[in-house]
Amino acid sequence: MEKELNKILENTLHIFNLTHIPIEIEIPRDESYGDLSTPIAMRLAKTLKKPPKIIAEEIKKNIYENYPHIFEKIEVAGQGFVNFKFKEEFLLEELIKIIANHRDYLNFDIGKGKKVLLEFVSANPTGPLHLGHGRGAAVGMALCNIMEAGGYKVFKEYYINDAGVQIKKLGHSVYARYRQKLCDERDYPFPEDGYRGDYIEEIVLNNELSSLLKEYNLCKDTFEEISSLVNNLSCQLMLKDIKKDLADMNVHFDTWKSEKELYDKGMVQEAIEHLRDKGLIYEKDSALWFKSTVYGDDKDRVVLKSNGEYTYFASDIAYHKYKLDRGFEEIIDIWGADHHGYIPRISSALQALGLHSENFNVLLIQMVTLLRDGKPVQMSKRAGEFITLREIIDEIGPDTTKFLFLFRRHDTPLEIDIEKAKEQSADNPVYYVQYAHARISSIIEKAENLGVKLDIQKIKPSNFRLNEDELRIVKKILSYPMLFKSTVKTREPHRIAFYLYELAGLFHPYYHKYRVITEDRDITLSRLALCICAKIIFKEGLTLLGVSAPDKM
RNA sequence: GCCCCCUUAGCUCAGUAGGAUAGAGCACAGGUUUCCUAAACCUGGUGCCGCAGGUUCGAUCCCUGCAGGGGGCACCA
Repeated sequence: MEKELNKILENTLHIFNLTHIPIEIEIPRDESYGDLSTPIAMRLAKTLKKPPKIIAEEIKKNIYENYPHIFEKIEVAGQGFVNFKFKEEFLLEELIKIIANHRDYLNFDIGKGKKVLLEFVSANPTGPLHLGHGRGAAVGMALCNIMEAGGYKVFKEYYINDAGVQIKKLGHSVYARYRQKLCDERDYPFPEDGYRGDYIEEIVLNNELSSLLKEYNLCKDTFEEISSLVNNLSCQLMLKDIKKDLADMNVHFDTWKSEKELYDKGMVQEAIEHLRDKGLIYEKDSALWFKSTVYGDDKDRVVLKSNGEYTYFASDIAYHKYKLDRGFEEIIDIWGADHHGYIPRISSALQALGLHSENFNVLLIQMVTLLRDGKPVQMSKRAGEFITLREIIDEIGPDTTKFLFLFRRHDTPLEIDIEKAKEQSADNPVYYVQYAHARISSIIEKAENLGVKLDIQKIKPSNFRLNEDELRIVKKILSYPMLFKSTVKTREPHRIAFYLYELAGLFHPYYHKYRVITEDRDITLSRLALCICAKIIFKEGLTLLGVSAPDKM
C-alpha cells in the first residue's frame, strides 16, 4: 500500500519537475486522518518558496485526477499534511495479491545481496550460557532471519575464546576437582580464582572426560604436565553444552571460529605486521601499540605486552581482519552492553584495515534480570551461583524464552518474571500471538472440513464484503512492509514482536465479535481470505523471530 | 575524573529514522461462555514525555548544559 503511494508521489513530483526527492510516508496516529499520510509539502516549502498548504493542494489535485480508482479521499490537513484514504477495492486487491504470492510480498531487496558477517553469543567456553547470552542468541538469530528476508546474505559466526588465561583457569579448576573427587584428595587445593560452579564437577564426573584421559594418571601427573590436554578437553566439553543449549533454542551458526587457531596459524602476528606496514604500530615502554587514535579512539592501545604476550585486542584485530579477508562487506557484532567501551578500538582496527566505519555495527545487549515472586534473583558468577539459560529454557520453554528476549529493545535492561512467564496467560505475549495463529488455523481447518475453499484465481474484490473492523485488520496487514523495512534499517527485531502483538490485539477481539464461517457464502469467503492473510503474516513474523507458529495449542 | 546507555500513566514498556489531539499491557472496578480454541473478549482514566536552554514551519525524538539510575575505564579476559 505504501509502495504504490510512493510510486504515485514520485510520479506526481516528477510532473512538477522534482526528482530524487526523498519521500516520507507514515501511518497517521489518528485513523480519521486517513490510511497513509505524507509531510512532503512541508519539506518542499523552502525549495519551492510556496506555503506548504498550497503545495499540498496541488499534489492532492494532481493525484486525484490521475488516480481516481485508488483513492477514496485525499485531504490536506494540519500545516500541510496530505492524507490519503484508499478505496476499499484497492486494499482488497492488495490482499488478494498476498494470498496469491506471499513470498513476493514478504521478501525485500533492501540489502541487494550485501555480504554480512554477524557474530553473536561468542561466550567464553568457561561456563554454561547465562541469560544475557540467551538474549544475544535470540536477537542475533532473529536479526539474521530478518536481514536475509531483506535481501542480505548473512553468515552467522561464533568466536571461541579458547586461547587466553580463562581457559587455563577452567582447566585448572577441572583438574583440581578431579583430584578432589576421583583421587581421594579432599584437601587438594582449588585455584583461588578458579571457577566454582557445579558444572566443573559435572565435567569431572562425566565419563567422557575420564575415558578420554584413560592413558594418563591424573592423580599422579601434575597439572603443569598435562595442562594443555586438560584445558583443551574441558573447553571441548563446555562447548558441547553450549552448542546443545543453542540448538535447543534453535539457534545455529554457519561457522565456529577458534581464537587458538588464529594464533596457531600465525594470523595474529600477521595482522600486527600488516598494521605495522601501514605505519600504525609503534613501540613504547617495550610494548607494541596500535595507533587507534588516528581513527577516533581516546587513546592508543597495546597489542603486544612488554612480557611478550599478545593482548586480547591483538587477536581481536586478527579475527576482524579475517572477517574482512573473507570478503564480507558489513560486519555486525552483538556484544554485552558491558563491552561498549571496545567499540572505538575495534572500529579503529577495522577502519585501518580498510572498512568504512558505517559498515561496522555493534548491537549492545543489556542485562537480563530474573524475578521470582517479584524479587530479583541474585547472581554471582564467581561463587558459581547463577541461573543458567538451560534452566530457563527447561522451565518456561524455548519459544517463551526467545519471545520475551525479543519483546524489548535490545539495548534496554530486561526483567523476566519467571512466574508470569510460566503462567501462559495474557501476561505472556508469546501465547497471545501464537494463540491467534492457532485459532486461525483451526478456523481454516474447520472451513476445509465443511468444504468451503477459497479459489484465489476466481475471487475478485467485488466478491468481498468486509466491515470496518475487518478493514482495520486489512490495513494492519498491508502495513507490514513498512514495519519490516524499518526493522531492517534499524536492526531492531523487537519491532516485529510488537507488531505481531498488535495484530493479535486486533484479531482476538474480531474473532470474538464475528463468526468467520456463516451461512452467507460471500461473507464466509471474504473472512476466510482475511484469516488466510493474517495467518501468513503471523507465521512469517514468528518465523523471523525464531519462534514456532503452532496450528494447535 | 572521563566515556556510553537510560529517564514517557501507579507499575512494565512502545512510540513507525523531526510530524497532527503522546499509545499498549498490567494493576484496579464491573461484565461476557448454547457460538470456528475462555491461553479469549467487552466497558471504565489517567501524563510538566526528568529539568533548562537551543536548532525549525514543527521536538518525546536532534544539539548543549544540569539532575537521577545503570554500565564501562587496564600492558585483564
